[in-house]
Amino acid sequence: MAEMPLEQAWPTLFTRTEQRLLFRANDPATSLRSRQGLPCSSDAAEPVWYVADGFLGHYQLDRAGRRQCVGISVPGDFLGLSALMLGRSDRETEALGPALLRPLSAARLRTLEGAAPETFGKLWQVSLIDSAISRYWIYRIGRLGGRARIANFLAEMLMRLHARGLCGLDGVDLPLTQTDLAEACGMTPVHVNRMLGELRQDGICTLVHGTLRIQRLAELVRIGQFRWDYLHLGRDLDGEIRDRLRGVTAGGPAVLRTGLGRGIPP
Amino acid sequence: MAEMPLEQAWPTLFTRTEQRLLFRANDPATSLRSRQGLPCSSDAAEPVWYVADGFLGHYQLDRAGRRQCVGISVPGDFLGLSALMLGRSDRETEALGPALLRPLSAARLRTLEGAAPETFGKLWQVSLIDSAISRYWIYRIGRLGGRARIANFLAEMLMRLHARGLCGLDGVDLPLTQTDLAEACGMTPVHVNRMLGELRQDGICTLVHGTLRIQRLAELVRIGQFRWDYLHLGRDLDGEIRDRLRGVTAGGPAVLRTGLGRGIPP
DNA sequence: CGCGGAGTTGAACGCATTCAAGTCTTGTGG
DNA sequence: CCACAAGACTTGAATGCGTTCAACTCCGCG
Repeated sequence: MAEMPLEQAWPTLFTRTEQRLLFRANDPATSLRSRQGLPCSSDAAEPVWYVADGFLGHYQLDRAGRRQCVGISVPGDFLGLSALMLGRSDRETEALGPALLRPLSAARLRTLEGAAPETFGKLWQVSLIDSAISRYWIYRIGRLGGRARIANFLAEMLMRLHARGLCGLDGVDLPLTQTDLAEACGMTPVHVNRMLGELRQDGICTLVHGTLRIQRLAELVRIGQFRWDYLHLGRDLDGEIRDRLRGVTAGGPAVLRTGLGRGIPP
Repeated sequence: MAEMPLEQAWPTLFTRTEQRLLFRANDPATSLRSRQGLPCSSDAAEPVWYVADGFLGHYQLDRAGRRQCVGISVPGDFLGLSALMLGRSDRETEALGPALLRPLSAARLRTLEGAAPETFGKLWQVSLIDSAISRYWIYRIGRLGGRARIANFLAEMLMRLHARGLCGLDGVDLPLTQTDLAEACGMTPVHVNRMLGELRQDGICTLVHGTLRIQRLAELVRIGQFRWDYLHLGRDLDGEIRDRLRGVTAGGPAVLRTGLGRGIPP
């Protein structure tokens, strides 16, 4: 199982010194099997987890047992920062496939607050990017129709993984089932299937056997009305993507409208 | 225009000393007219804003000019923390009615990082609660049908404002138009109108002239499948609400299901 | 061999959107 | 004071997108 080093995940954010501050060499990594939840820590303080490999989904359940995925962690992400600072973990988490997590002791992190405040602040930055992603999910689910929603979601996954050096812009290993997509996009698995079929027939992208292959990235971004600025990728990656998509940047809207109009994006 | 003091908004979080750390006495408050956006600061660093009074909406636009509200700030909230830490403001903001904002100088806050790290950490906590609210919005929009979505949203507003001491649990001044509700819930204004009509006819609540009046709070919470734990209200408020709703706490689901089933909540 | 999960497709239903035409209130200017 | 415009709210009818139900294939695995 390949492991994502901190300096690859956050090339411009954390220093090597900080890596040593955050991780304790002898803390054992935790392996999760597919569909396994986070291990409950026996002691009071749950650790923060660094996703060394694999994907994890964060869920919120309704009374009928349907669940909504409210976030997906990819290699290089941190999770549990909310539990660290607020003292209560507020979401169900489950591995979407085999995953490898490295614990960051909560007690140790707390000492950083006074001892290395700038490192502490960087973790805040990380959680703020998560927050920006959450708000973008609201936009995706609230405003976009089925096809655009899937396209937008796939574009986000592609770029987040690209930013971690896990793929180029032509495709990526994306070990999510269509049901996972459905739970993340607020749709039924059946409809996800149909939308993926349309994207495939339009020659835009294919998602088979956990492999996403992009044929026409510009089209994917266009019909998904995708903007990647919320991901805070940094100048280099922003430039690379913009070069790849010259002229496709979804320009600002002309005039505000009131309707929902999910059926527009031809 | 009434003003929300910091110690009323966050009774257990910030101390009086910290209030003096955060605010500078001679920083002038900024008044916003209804539908006015945030003032662009002339100098490089945008301040963080404390909402002393009024409501503000945060928006994300699509290419067609429709917009999705991705968050609402109420009196006592902070906004712009993301811009402070990430160096870029990532969302459009607009006052939903007359509003009063107090600036917190970015430069001044930055000095707190090293000088008063625990205060800095409390601002992180504040932003993490915002983040939890964002994730809950994903759930609301992704899983709930029209009536439940409106009920759930109104319940959130009621409890957030109740937590700030702005109302009891029987109603509240909620100066939002039906179009505001629509943009926040990912629905059309027309459908919001119909759902509000249903809630009114069922004797659950009414929203007229910017005044929300709750007749049957338990029903509102039940059909909205609302859980308030994500708001991190604290023990006292949690207890008060639980007393008010004895037995209605939406118990955990029995078994997971795959469909979307937005039409269930009888 | 049979089972279960993932993916696929068809058909019917229904919730939410869209379009349209109203009412009511508010603010503005003649 | 009234006329008028603009915005918020309301209601009806038609359309359609997405759900639901169902059946089936494919594949990995015990």
